Amino acid sequence: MSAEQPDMPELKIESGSGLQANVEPLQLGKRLREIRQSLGLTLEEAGKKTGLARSTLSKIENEQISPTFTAVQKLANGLQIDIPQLFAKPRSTMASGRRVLTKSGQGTPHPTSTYEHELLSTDLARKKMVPFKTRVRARSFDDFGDWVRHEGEEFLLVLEGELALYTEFYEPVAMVAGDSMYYDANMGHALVSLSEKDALVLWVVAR
Amino acid sequence: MSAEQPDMPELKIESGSGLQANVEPLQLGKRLREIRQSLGLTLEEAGKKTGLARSTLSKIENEQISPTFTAVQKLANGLQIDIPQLFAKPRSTMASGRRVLTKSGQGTPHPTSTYEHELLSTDLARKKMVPFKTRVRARSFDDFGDWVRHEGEEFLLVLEGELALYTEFYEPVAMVAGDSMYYDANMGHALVSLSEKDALVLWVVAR
DNA sequence: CAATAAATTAGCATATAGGAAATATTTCCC
DNA sequence: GGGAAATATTTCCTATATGCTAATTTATTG
Repeated sequence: MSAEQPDMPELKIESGSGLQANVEPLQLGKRLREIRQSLGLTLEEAGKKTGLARSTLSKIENEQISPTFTAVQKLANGLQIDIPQLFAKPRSTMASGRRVLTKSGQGTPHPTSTYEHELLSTDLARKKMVPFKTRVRARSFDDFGDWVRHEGEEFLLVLEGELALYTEFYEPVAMVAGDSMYYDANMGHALVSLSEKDALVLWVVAR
Repeated sequence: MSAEQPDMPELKIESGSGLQANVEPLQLGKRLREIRQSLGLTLEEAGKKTGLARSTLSKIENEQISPTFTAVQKLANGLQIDIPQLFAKPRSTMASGRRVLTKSGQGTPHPTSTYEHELLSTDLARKKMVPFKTRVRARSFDDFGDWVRHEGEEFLLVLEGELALYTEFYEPVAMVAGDSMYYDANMGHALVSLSEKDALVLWVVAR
């Protein structure tokens, strides 16, 4: 590869990028009730298993109180539920049979100064991957701010244009349409469009 | 949408996969501090972003109090963290600094009668995702055999051509370049090229 | 409808979380 | 090392979650 490393801005551990799942206004209460009932438990029984009072459970389910974190843990333990499951949207308890189609350009936009993200498949709860398309602005180099760094692994495919992928510990790499990269997202990374035009890439992030 | 559904094998409802994680003795406090610091935020700043008092944050981080669920939500919102991440184990030991570049057309070929797979990023061990590009032969309809079905989730992006994605429990969907689909791979699925030409798609599978 | 079970609510006591300000600790510069 | 500023922790007070017991309401069921 031939990309020459330009003058990089100094590193700074920075905000983990904007690809965070939006914290929906999830209703823990509903969710809990759903789960409890699906287990065929009465409040009484659930109370025994979790060590929480019937009344407390009731109030939690009816969103009259905001349970303590320890209470949530007791719930998770007692009812054998995976915590992330509590945060998934109410919808189907079924894991099978889920699918979400996103037509071209119909994703959820999420613009930043340098990038223009389009989140794909946003409304699917507890996915293992978060896919999105990103337009990297031409000359975004100037804006090159900080490394992006977050949990998980990332797969990147260049759809259009030419760009350079900078990654901590490595030399930057020039990439053109069709090239792809797989890397650990804990490693600082950033993209810069090399050409006059914007570049288009697909990202998939997995926790 | 015009694809007619061919003679499909009989359905089978699959178990929702036992994706239960045991509730570890997670230390929310440590976890939180880790995150906050990795964002380069002081308690003060974090306080502003989350709407919680410095002192409260301090106590939470030091495990002196068990935050209210609403507090946890504020945290998640303010610091842009995905709630399940709070419950994730400390952090995958290392793996930092791994990356693999695959130039266009340089992946590992893997042809079958209907598809022509090109595996990307093959030599990276224990990845969370498996990405590959696939050429779907035109008129592959004839070969339509059985559902493909496996563990995990799948993300699909159409790069070229037109095709139909058949999935169990749903009507088939016509897709063109730029369209994407996210679905549970336990659900039977199959692709058929609708046009004269081959279609090109990108898949990413996550266990 | 009656009888029973389950869920919600009420009232009160207690434990504890949350906010504001004081105090302690660390960091940094001279 | 000695401030001074920044950051973190602790204190104190108020707000609220939790547990009990019991009463009331709302399903279930025969």
